[in-house]
Order: sequence, then C-alpha cells, then structure tokens
Amino acid sequence: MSSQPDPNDIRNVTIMDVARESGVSYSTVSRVLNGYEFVKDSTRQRVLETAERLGYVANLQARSLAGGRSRIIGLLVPGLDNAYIGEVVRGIDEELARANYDLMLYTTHRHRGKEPVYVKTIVNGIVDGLLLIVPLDPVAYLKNLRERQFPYVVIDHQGFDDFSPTVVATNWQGAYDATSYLIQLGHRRIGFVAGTPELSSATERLNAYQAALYTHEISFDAALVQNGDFQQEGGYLAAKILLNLDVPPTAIFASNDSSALGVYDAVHEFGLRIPHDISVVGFDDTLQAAVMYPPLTTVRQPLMDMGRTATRMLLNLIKGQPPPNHRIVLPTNLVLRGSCQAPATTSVQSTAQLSERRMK
Amino acid sequence: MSSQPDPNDIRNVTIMDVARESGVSYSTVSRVLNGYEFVKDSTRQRVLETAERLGYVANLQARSLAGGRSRIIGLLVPGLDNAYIGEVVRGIDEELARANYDLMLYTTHRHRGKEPVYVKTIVNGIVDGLLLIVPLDPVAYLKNLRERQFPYVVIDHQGFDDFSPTVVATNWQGAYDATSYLIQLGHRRIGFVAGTPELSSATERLNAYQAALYTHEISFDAALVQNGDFQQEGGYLAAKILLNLDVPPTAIFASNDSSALGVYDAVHEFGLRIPHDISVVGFDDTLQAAVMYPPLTTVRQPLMDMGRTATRMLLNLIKGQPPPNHRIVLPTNLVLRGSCQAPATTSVQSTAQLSERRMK
DNA sequence: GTGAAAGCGCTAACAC
DNA sequence: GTGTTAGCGCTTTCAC
Repeated sequence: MSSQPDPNDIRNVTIMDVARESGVSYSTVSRVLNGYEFVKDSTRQRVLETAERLGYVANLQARSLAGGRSRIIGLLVPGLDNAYIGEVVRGIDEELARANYDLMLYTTHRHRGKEPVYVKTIVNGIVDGLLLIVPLDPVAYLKNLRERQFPYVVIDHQGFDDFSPTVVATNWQGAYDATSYLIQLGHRRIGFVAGTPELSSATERLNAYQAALYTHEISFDAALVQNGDFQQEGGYLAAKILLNLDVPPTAIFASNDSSALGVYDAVHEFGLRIPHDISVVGFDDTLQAAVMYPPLTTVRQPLMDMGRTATRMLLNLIKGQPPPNHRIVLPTNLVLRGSCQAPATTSVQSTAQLSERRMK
Repeated sequence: MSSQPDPNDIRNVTIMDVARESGVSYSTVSRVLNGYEFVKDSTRQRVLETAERLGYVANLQARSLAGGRSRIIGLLVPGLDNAYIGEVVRGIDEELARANYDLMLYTTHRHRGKEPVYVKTIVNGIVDGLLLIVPLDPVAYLKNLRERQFPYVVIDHQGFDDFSPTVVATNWQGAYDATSYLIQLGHRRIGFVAGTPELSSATERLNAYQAALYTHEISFDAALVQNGDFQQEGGYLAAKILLNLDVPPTAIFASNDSSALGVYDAVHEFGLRIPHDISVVGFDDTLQAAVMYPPLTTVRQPLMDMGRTATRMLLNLIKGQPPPNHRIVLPTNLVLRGSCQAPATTSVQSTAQLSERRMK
C-alpha cells in the first residue's frame, strides 16, 4: 500500500510501482527495461535501481500479450522415455539458461495426430520460438509456421522440405564408420537392425551400411536387414530373426542404442556371448551404452551439442538473424568399447584370453 | 478480413471472431468456453460449433492476464542428468496431458541460490501451480508460496516444514527391506553408500539400514558407512574405501542406482565379480538398473506414480480442493535381480580370490 | 528524452 | 440468459 518496498514479498510489483517510485511515467520504465537507447542515463540508472530495490519481476504474459518477447521457447518431443531425448533436452536447457530463456515442454506421446494441434496451440501461445525433436509428420504445419514467419528449428530430422532450419548429425558417415569397423575386424555377415523408416536418420544409416558393404566388396544379403523401431523391443525381435537364420551373422549393427539393448536380450536368450560369439554395435552413445555389459561399442552422436546448436540457431532466428546455413551437420564418432571383436572363425585367440579383455 | 474462415490458417482467431460469427457478444463466448452453466443450450451449441469451425485456440497469456487459468503448471527440477528425475517427469507429463494441462520446465542446474529466484519468477508468471522435485533449500520460499496461497506440491523431500503438500516413497521401509534381504542371504558385513545428507530420503535410508542391523543383532560398524552423493562418482569413491577395509564387506547397499553404478565400477576395478565375490543392492529402480550387468537388485520407487500422484494433488489444489492428507506416502518394493547371492564365506571360495581383493 | 493513450485477448463483475 | 464494461501489465505508436 505505502511506498515501503519489501524485497522478500513475492507479490506483484508492476511497472507502475517502479514508475511511481522513480518518478517517471511507466512507458519510460518500459523503455529502460527493454533496453531502448534514447533514455537519459540518469533516468535509466534511477529506474534500474528502483526496479531492483522493489524486486520487480516482469510479468511475461502481459509482456507477451502486448506484443513483446516472452523469453519462453517451446519444445516439442515425441516422449520422455528415451535417454536420447533426454540428452538433447539437456543441451537445450543449458543453452537456454545461459540466454535467460525459459522452457515450455510439450510431449506428443508419439501420437502423430497430436502434433499439428500442439503446434497450433504453441504458436498461438506464449512462446517466442519452437524447437522440434524428431517430429513425426511435420510437413503440413511447418509450412504454416514458415508462412507465419514463426521461428523454429528442427532437430534430427531432415529431408521433408528445403527451407526448415535443421540440426542433424552425420548419420551416414557414422553408420559407414561402424560398418567398416566391423568389416575390418573380419566380419563378413553383418546383421542390421533398421530404425523407423520415416525418419531420415534411419534410412541414412541403412544406406551407409549398404555402402560400406559395397565398398568392401561384400555382397548384400537382404535377409540380414531386419526392421526395428528404434526401441528395445523392436531390436529384440529383429535380432531373434537374425540369429535364427541358417547362416546367422557374426555381428549385428543396431540402428540405435535402445535397439542394441534388445539385441543383447536376444543374444543372451540364445545362450551366446558378446563379443565372443557375436559382436554388436549401436548408435547414439546414450548414457546406457557405457553401462551395458559388455559396454557397447557405438556411434556417438553429439546429442547435447545438437540441442545447444539448435537452441542458438533458434535464439538468433528470434532476434531476426537467420543462420548462414539452414542445415547444420554435426560430426559423429565411433566409440570403441567391449562389444566387438574379430569373428570367432578368423580368431586364434583362446576363450580365456578373450574374456579377459572384458574387464578392461 | 472477411468472414471466410480458413481452418488451416494458424493466424489468431480470437474470441471476438467467434462472437461475430455466431452472433453473440464475446462475453457469452467466454462463458461457453469456460463451461459457465447458465447459457442457453442452443447458444452454447452455436458458439462451440463456430469456434471449432474457425479453428479457435485460446490465447493463454490473455486468459491468464485477465485472471483466469492458464492451464500451465511449472516444474522445478535440480537437473535433467538423471534417470530418476526423468521417470518422475514422465509421470507428471502423463497426468498433465490427461488433464489437458501444459508443462513449463525449470532447471536449477543444482544451483542452490537460483531456486528462490526461479520460484519468484514462476509465481509471478503464467503458471497455475508449481511442482518441485527434491528442492534443495525450500524453507524460505515455500513459506512465501503458502502465504500467497499459491498451489504447489513437493516430490520426494520432506521434513522441512509441517504444511507443504508432499509425495514421498517409503524410504525407510525400502532400505530396511533391502538390508534385511542381504542379512537373510547370510551377509554380516554390509557396506552402505550414503546419499546427500540434506535430503530426507538419504537420512531415512541410512537410519533404516542401521535399524535392520540392530533388529538382526548385527553390531554397527561406522567404517562400513561411507558418504556418497547420489551420483556415480560418489558411489565409486565410497566403494573403493569400503573395498580397501581390512575386513571388507561382502555386500554393499548403495543409496540409489546411480551410486550402485559407481560401486560396480569400483568392484570391477578390484577385479571382483558381482554377485560372486560381492553383492550389491541399489535404490530407485531406474531404467538402467535392469540393463546393468549383472542386473541390479534394487528397491523400486514408484517414480512415475509419484509424479502422477503429485500432479493430481496439485490439480486438485488448483481447483480449490485440498488433499485429505498433506503427505502422501507411496510404497517401495524390493526387486530381486542378479546382483546378490549368499556371501562366499558360506559357500566354497578359493583363497586366491580373497587375497586378490586387497589390491589397489 | 519522455508522457499519454491505445490496445493485445481475455475474465468477471455488473447491468438489463 | 446475455450484453456492457472495466481492467490484468505491458509494448508501442504518437505527440510534445
């Protein structure tokens, strides 16, 4: 009521209070708060000081309503049940914190039809921009966003249009490296657990697998490619088929770490040992990869970095600075751990020696 | 401009547009949209239909500014680098989706001083309520929230005041069960890796460990309790100390799964095998627990359920329905997997293995 | 440089 | 039952 400020009070201190206290009109306060240049320095100081003293905190909804920035960005993810997503989100969160932005999280729960509805709500709402991690069916609504000039960046999906700002990893190269590594170890029959075919990451990895076989003059056997779904269950089922082949593979390349987990399950079910009886490679290098037994050799995606990069891109977009390239590609690299070795037939090592190796 | 509606247009359709189209005043539209009873049914139908047809989506910031509900709740977490948090968040997210609420995510990045600032911003902002997962230092600002009558629920922390709505698991019972289980297997020297002492969950688990020893008439040895930090690294360091004792434990109870991961590391470094040479138990049952090798026997916390329950509580609080109990306690249960067995001394073990244990 | 005033889209009290 | 009106806290012309 009075002009006695209580910095511990959480009650709304508005721009009006600050104006009254510092003896200026509230539009001047607004100017100062928004970093408008042409304000007398002494005035600026006084206002800033008063705001601080009163414990003023901007009301974002009002600011946003009035056409300003909310300093909130939206994030649309398919689900939270995946270490992969978690890593990307960490990167985003970190970068956002640095820029003093807040995060609004939307989960589609893998419900395809929900995506457009969500996007519409988001865009009609408070956020200044939108980040999308592996959207399932973005073509329709992204066009709308673009027409509206609404800032957004897509993470880990590409190929659906030519204009969307995108951050991806070198899926092709990563898968090529992994396959080549297995080949160099001496493997000739390499099983492949594919991912969700609608996602570019999945198809690129498959293509690279085939390319690596081709380069090394290994003939392609369609039976060695089984469909997965980027989840543990799919990897398990695919691996079971592979292991039941008349001539089973000596190595399996799973399209991501979750699938590799399923491959491990199947291998164990068949009473086989990794890497002694069969080698396994994954993709992503999520936290689980190092924890699995044996630790999983996998293609590391710079997930946190992808999140950070996409966030920086988006923040620039919001500031009106379009990125030099619409599409930023980050490098993957192969992380060697204990899940691979030369196939048993070409090896002269004893079982004892081999199992020693696991202890690291 | 004209009254030609384009359902694909993402452009703002306001309550005004709906009012004009359906030939009523816009307050009537507001009434319909807010489920106000006393509107003629035919009017309600017409408005709803028009809104649908125009693709009306409520502007949350305006609604919130005008004093209504934003249907957004805030969530304050210490960090995203933990499977434990992820699980709880999944439960929250699920429940929120059901209730048609959105989520705003705040990460303190374990920065204690940031918590009050965040809370102030949050409360001054758009959210209808606040969920806090293991807050570090909540006493001061929770008092403020309460005085403001701002709805909030605390997850997995208690004991700092007597009025905060809280959801916790039976930490004491869970730890008691786990310790008893090890004792029943025949273990007498059981190491304990403690958690962050400021958190009630950590102290309760330690107390229960001691209580179980007492009940089974096993004398307590302070050297068997080593401090961890609920993280992998802390578990590793603590386990190393335990394994270096003159008479090392035959089993280690880690205060959570992350710590158990560190215990595994240390055990392997000592060239020992789990469970053959030493048994390990964790707490939480995060996704990693089942993936570790050997799969970790651990106390399952109903993490998703805790998230769901807390969310329901909060939603009721927002509706003005205080919960019957301020404090809801969910049961834990022991999940038996492959990381425990009877101690080697009661079985047949070579001297070689025992002496090996002392190295490093 | 700074103040006045018009909304942003909505809710809620108050009329009729 | 439904329309009218006054804000919520802020940004942003437009004056002076």
